[in-house]
Amino acid sequence: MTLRLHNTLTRSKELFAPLDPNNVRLYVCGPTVYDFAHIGNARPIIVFDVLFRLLRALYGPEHVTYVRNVTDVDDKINARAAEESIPIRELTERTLDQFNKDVGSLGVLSPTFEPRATETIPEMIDIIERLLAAGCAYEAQGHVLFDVSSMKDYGQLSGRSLDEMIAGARVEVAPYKNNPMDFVLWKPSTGDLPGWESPWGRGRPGWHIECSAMSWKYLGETFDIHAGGIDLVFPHHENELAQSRCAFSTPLMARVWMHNGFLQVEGRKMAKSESNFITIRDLLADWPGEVLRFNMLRTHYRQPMDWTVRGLEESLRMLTGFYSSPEAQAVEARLHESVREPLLDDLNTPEAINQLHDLDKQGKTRELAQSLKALGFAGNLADPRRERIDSGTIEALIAKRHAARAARNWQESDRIRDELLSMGIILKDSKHGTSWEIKR
RNA sequence: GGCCACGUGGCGGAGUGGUUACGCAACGGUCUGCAAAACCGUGUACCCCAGUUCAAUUCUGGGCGUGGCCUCCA
Repeated sequence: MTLRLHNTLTRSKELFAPLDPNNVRLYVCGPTVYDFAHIGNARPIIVFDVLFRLLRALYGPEHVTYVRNVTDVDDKINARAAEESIPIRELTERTLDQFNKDVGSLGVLSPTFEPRATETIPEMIDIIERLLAAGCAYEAQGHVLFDVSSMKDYGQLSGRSLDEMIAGARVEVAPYKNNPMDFVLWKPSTGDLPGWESPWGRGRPGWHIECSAMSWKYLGETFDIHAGGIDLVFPHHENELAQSRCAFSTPLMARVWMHNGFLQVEGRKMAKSESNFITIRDLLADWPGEVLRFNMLRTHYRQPMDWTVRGLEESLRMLTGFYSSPEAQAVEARLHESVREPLLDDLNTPEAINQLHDLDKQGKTRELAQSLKALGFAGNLADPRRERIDSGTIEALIAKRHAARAARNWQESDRIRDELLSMGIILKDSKHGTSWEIKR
């Protein structure tokens, strides 16, 4: 029973050994709350929820601490609030509320802690002061900047040297930077921008310092796993790591860094300017949350993934098949060994799903149901579109067809079935009666 | 331009130096008044080129394609 995880730091699969088996610590970069979360945002949330569940199964639920932060101070938030002419707080509260509802529908457990950046400002200031004292940061024109030249192995996570970064840089360098790769820890806030008093005047934190502060507060100077989307490797995680290591003089921030691959939609990159930008909320209007979750787990988390309607249809069929057994509503969650084993190999969820098929084929319906539950599938495949449809007229037509069939009037019976089909309703006859579903 | 991933049958997708993955779809059959559902049965794929090897989808090199980061975007 050994867990192996792919570590971005070493670019290889490693045996996982927690620093403290009585407190296994996991940190995942959470949402910046300014807009509805899109389906790409859901990937790390779902994938690392599976990791959270697996760790709980291995070490005991009370021995795992999972922190997923909320970034509620950010220039995009400021811009959006100004656009909508509403207070920043109102925007962040509203968006966070939406996010939690969406994610809950995806079968995701609540993290142990969900800290907000705005509630962790004192810790950020503390870290910045340590960095200044250690000679790893400097003040310039009201800003505090991290000095990358003070760290001999800066770039270890993204695997590039400072020279490479500077050579590849395409952005104009801010005039107050000593080195083009130096990044902001603290910046001044003027006028109505959100700001906090600090030794460097009224200001607000840079992006990266937030996660260093929140992980430190809840997980300590060094912890087990830090995870997020692959796009965060550079600069976000690289800089977080630099801040935390230099502030606390530790060789590591997190022992294992995990990154999920990118998601495309219908073969193209998702973009607001394209028609393929989909939010979790949009999808939940048409599909059961469990189908979205299942669909996400059919691709290995490090693999690039293409999110398609066709894939969702397949996922729905598979889940429907799994739930067709009478024991579908298992009492307790319990990962069958055959399902757990691939998960122990760097969260191989596609293989775990294959093992579910295998349990199904072998008629081990109880083990199947228990494993599904342990993976976060509760057994609710109710079609959300049903709530938006007039079931009264449908039921009436079904009753009419029933009468026609009783009279062996097949012509009328089939006419009614076709009429329903043209309305997008598919009928299923069985000895127990007729049920219906909405065509996909 | 610099750095880094990925490329398997109609679709999704695991895995492996030599043996049928699996699932979904499709097709045939059973069932059904006819359908749908369900059940039974059927499928030999690994981007291209070169190399290593008795043997490569699996290792090495090159190419092509798609994508990520370098622009506070998961």
